[in-house]
Amino acid sequence: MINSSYKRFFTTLGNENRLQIIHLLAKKGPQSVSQIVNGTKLEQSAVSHNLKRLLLCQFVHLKPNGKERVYSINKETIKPLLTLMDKHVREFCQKTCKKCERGDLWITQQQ
Amino acid sequence: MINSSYKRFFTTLGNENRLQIIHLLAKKGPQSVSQIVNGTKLEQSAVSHNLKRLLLCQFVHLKPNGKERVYSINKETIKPLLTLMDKHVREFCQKTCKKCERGDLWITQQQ
DNA sequence: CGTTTGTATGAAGAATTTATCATATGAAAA
DNA sequence: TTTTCATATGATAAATTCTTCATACAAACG
Repeated sequence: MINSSYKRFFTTLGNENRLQIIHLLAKKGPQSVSQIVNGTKLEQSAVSHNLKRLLLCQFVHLKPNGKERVYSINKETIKPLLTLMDKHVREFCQKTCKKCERGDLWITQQQ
Repeated sequence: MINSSYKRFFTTLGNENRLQIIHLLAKKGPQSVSQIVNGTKLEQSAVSHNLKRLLLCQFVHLKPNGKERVYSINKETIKPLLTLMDKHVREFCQKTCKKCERGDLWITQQQ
């Protein structure tokens, strides 16, 4: 069933740490693992594990640079995806989500 | 953190039973709970629980009709979302996903 | 070489999520 | 107003996912 691919994609996105990583990469551009560790305050191994899942789904790209490994988001997919979610929150979830009333949505503002 | 809303949205979508329900609603239009039970072969209580989560995220709409409760997908969000995912699979996941080579993607074909 | 630095991986317990059962509610029908 | 049909809900066991620790690997440097 094709559903299982979608399941993998959505559960990969449905995790705060991975969203935090995506957020960081969206905001700061390509980052090495240790930069992500600094930027997110997550453990190094947690970062690596989560990056691996993001990479498997191709939500991030990887470019080794010496002993560093530099990750960047797959803008083509991730940007419209989060824009769509922002739109959804704005249109449908205004009663339940206080944050969106303040207008501090997630990615729409940036760049 | 706004991330927690996104977490809720994506984990809600990251479940095969809920994707199956969405798929059914997308294909057949509005359906009552028992129609969904028939269409998906899931237990009635499982269907109700999952519909509740979908409703909380406003991925489906609800319209009571007598003692029936008729659910329909929120096309404005769900359709572009799945179209985006289809596109992502097509562009980035061709090596790992055999299904997409056969072209039987999820929602793009329909209606 | 051996060491250091940066990153990945496997395993296992902890935490979260899901499925299921039993039961509750609510609307219509008898 | 009892019964029936359609659906929702709470509790809990089962399954899945996450976090963390220890360790491994790989590149650069001394």
